[in-house]
Amino acid sequence: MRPIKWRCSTASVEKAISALVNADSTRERILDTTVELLRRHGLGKTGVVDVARALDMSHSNVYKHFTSKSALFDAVAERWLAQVMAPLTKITADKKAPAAKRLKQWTRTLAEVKRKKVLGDPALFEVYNSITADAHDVVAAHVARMRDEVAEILRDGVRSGAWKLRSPGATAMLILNATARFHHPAMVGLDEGRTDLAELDALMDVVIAGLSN
Amino acid sequence: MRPIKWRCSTASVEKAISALVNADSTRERILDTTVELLRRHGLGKTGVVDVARALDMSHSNVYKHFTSKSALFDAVAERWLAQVMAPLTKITADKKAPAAKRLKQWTRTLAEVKRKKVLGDPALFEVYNSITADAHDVVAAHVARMRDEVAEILRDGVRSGAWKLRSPGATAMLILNATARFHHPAMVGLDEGRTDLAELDALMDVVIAGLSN
DNA sequence: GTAGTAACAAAAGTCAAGAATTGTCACTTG
DNA sequence: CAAGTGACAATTCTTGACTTTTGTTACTAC
Repeated sequence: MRPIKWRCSTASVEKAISALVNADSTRERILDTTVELLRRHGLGKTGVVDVARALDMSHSNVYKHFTSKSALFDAVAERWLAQVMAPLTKITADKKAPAAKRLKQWTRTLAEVKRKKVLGDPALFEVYNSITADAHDVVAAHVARMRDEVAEILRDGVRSGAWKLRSPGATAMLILNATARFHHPAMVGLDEGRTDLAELDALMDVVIAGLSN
Repeated sequence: MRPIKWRCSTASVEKAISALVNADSTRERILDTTVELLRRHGLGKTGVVDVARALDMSHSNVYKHFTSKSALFDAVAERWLAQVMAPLTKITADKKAPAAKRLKQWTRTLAEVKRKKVLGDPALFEVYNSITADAHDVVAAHVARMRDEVAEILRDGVRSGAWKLRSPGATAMLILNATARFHHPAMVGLDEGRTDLAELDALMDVVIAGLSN
């Protein structure tokens, strides 16, 4: 393999890097202020003009970084979802604990995190909900990610001999469906934190018992 | 026990009965017309004045039969729910089939009926949904009824020795929760009839297997 | 005393104007 | 060439006068 010849001066490289870094940082700054305004004034009263004004820039420039208002809000939701996933991914990665225990803990944590977010950050939850309603690809990606994590825990269980499963992916979807009542935004929003998560534990006990057959 | 003495003429009795019958029939007529208008013009564009006009009566008279607009719509939803329950109650009553099979059939039918109603009667579904959102007691009653029917099937299973359950009522709620994804109005509305009910069957297989432990 | 009505206040809905927002484009700047 | 701007059309969002609807009450008729 022949080494690539970089046809550029150090100066032009630095410039390009700084441009990229700047692009990224203003992108982040825009996202930050959007979240801030969203929290303060809610979804309805936050527009790209407001965001631009808060940052002392023309609204056209916001469109340089996000192709549309909904793209901007999608990015906010994506970030929000990343925060939701973080504690779950930790559980998925912790290969020491037995799969059944991790599976139960995973669904419980999902429900808890969603609940905390709904109660503690209602404005951002509203953003996420409006995106869910439009059936965006952000949601599809999120569901796929959740399914993959659950499937990985299931595969660990298969490897350790706890279960025999034909399709861990399909079973993962089955588990997400079975527990939707406790973590799906459309349902968490309805009974504002009234449902008892002990019911979720009981449900998972039955599902896990059923998986062992 | 001493026989009750009826202190009234046949004439006054007939009058009272006819009054009751009439009350009932105009009540029914009002409900019928409401459903009709709801179907034709949707939830937003149907008011008690419209209903009264369609029946050639003053709107005040509608208020003689229903205390408020929402009471009228509650009654519509109640009727709608009764239609949903009918095929389920049949399954609950059919004591010949084994409990596990009936349980699976029951949840499947619930999902199917809800789906059919959503697709075939979107206007009335909208009414039902708006009532669900306001967390009315109509919904609580409906959920209680569903729980009781599932609990009865579960008790049949316990009697026949298929399962041992501490609390059929709690387990019934568990099953309703687990299958909410497939029959809860808030979810059925989202993926307009796209979800595969085979997934519900698979889920119920796992739950039923889990119940046997 | 039940079915029904007419007249009324309060709340909610309608609609067209003017205002603001979304999104595009040609343009400047480092 | 990427970050940024001002001017612009198209589209949505207010706003406030006006209309309709909701719900009550005092009434008639059987």
